[in-house]
Amino acid sequence: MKPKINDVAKAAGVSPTTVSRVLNNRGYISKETRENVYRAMKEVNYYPNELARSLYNKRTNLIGLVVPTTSNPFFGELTFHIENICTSLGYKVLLCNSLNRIDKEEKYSEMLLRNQVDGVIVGTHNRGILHYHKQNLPVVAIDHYLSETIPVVGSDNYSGGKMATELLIEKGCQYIVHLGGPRELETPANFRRKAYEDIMKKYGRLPITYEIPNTFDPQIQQKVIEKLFCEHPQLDGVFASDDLIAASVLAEANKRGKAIPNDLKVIGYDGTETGQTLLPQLTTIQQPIDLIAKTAIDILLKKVAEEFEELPHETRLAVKLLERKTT
Amino acid sequence: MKPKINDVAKAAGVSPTTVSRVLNNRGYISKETRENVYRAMKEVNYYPNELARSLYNKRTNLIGLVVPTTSNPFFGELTFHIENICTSLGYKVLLCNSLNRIDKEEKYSEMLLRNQVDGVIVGTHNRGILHYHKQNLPVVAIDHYLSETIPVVGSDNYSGGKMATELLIEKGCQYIVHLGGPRELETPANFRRKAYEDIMKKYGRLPITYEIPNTFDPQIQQKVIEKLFCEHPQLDGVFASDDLIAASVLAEANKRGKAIPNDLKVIGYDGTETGQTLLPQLTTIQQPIDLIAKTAIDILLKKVAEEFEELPHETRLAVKLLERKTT
DNA sequence: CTGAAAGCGCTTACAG
DNA sequence: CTGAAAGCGCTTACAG
Repeated sequence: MKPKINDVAKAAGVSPTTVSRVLNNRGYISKETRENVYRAMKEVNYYPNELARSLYNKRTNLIGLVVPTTSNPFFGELTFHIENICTSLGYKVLLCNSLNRIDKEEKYSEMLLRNQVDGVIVGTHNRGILHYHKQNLPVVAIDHYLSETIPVVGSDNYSGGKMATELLIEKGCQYIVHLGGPRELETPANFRRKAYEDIMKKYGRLPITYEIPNTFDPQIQQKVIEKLFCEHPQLDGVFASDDLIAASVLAEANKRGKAIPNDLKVIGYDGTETGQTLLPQLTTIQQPIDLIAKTAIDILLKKVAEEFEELPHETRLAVKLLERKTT
Repeated sequence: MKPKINDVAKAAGVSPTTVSRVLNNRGYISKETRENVYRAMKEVNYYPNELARSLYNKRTNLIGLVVPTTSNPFFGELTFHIENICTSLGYKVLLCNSLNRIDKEEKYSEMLLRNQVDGVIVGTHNRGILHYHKQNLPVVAIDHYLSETIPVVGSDNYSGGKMATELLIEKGCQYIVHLGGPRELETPANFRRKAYEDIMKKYGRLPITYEIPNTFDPQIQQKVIEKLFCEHPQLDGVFASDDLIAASVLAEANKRGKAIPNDLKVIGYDGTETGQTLLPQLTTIQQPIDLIAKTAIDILLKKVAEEFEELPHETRLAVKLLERKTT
């Protein structure tokens, strides 16, 4: 059997109460007793049972993290940063990959509730959100509007969309199309499209947006891209809403013998480490992934601590244009 | 306050025992009572506290997952598959990104123990392994030899290394170098190098291996690659031990005006979805990431269930050559 | 078919 | 400075 606090107490010749106090640095303990208890813990190889502690304390130090999938480099990196920062602050991360599927999102939110997480960071649309509200669990969203009371953290999507579109125009593109996420989802990422449309209009151009379903299915993305090239052979500029889509556009252009950047200029969004290593030629808008993670956690932990200083409902973090060879 | 089992009991006019039995489908319960209890759970918005259940049952259905970082596409995809399969089997995943750092690995293993995980899947060298042994916690390793008793799952590294090297030779490369992980780490991935060296010798060539530290630091990788090109200007074939490194080799070749594949042929390892989307030109050896995840979980859960049927100490899953344009 | 009681492994208020 | 007792929210063996 695993040693319990009682075993430590016996080995140290004290009561469980005393062991607990040593463990939690609470109340006065003579130095001698303290050292004796530590020795006993080593001796019996004791690891405190966090389940029991959490049950009593009503605090697990567990954070639920819901992303579409860590397979996507943006979310893989975001997950890394979130977990890393959480750990440095004494929190643990329960990971959920929802693939943006409603059924999975609902099951995850119930699971997180049952497991008594102290808070949740949500990077999906999460329609299971009702569960959270009912239990008023602290929640912070990344790039999604979930409700009036849930803070949103993300990159400055409007600026990013503006920079991308302006760059293509400056570079002389005459026929620029945007490949974006589904319009009906309420996410600040739609500001990338809004900026694109605003800038296009400002320059007297006709904005054309193709929607890519948020299923992370390369097949489906491929279909949309082929359609785009078929329907707009005059195409000479593409602003893609993420780097993977931009890469697929490059591949399609290559297949059709369009030279990059002469015949066609392409700019992406995200600027992940992985993207920069695997496709360093791609011009893109870089999101500050580490800062997004840090900001989301900061806000979440303030809610957990019930510090009701006015929390910003939306935080838009500065993006950076990485100008490379595809524009 | 959150509703507890007692609140449900009151709302249903039964005892907590009965509610618990409904919850766990245990013993005989009249249909009427059962429905009444369900109604009461809905009514008071009840979510069972898994902490309390786990404390009693001595089973958390929690799996610890330790990877270097989900930022790396191989581990990002592996993490996705592991979490996904775990969820489908009723398990939850506590995520740990160790960055291959000893200090972090040790803290994580203690944390996982304290949190009473049912088992651990380790994709790092994990020198905190002692902790696990002491508590004899079920562990499965991915591509790492941790101890005699810990099953290892991975791709067939030797075959992969052999296929890669043979391809470069077939394609006429005269001067082939291998970029591999650090030799001192005991990982089956070293069979990639072993295969490279064996095949080179078989063809009367001199094997040359450069070691890349496993720190996931692009700067350091860059340095090694520059050194490689400086010291071996005759270089016309590279077998890189992962796709990110292969991409950096391509970038360096490009910088030096070496044409791909004419002047230099490059093959990578991993063949992730992300890699195929961002760098579809790259020839590589594809690991069956989903199968690795599935196999590791299968074995782990058998250990958790204490089914001591002979478990294979090492499982080598078939790889696939994806021949593209860089060779 | 259902309930009262004990216990999972901790922590803390209270008493000494 | 230290201990005995009650309680965190469940589950199950036992009794009825």
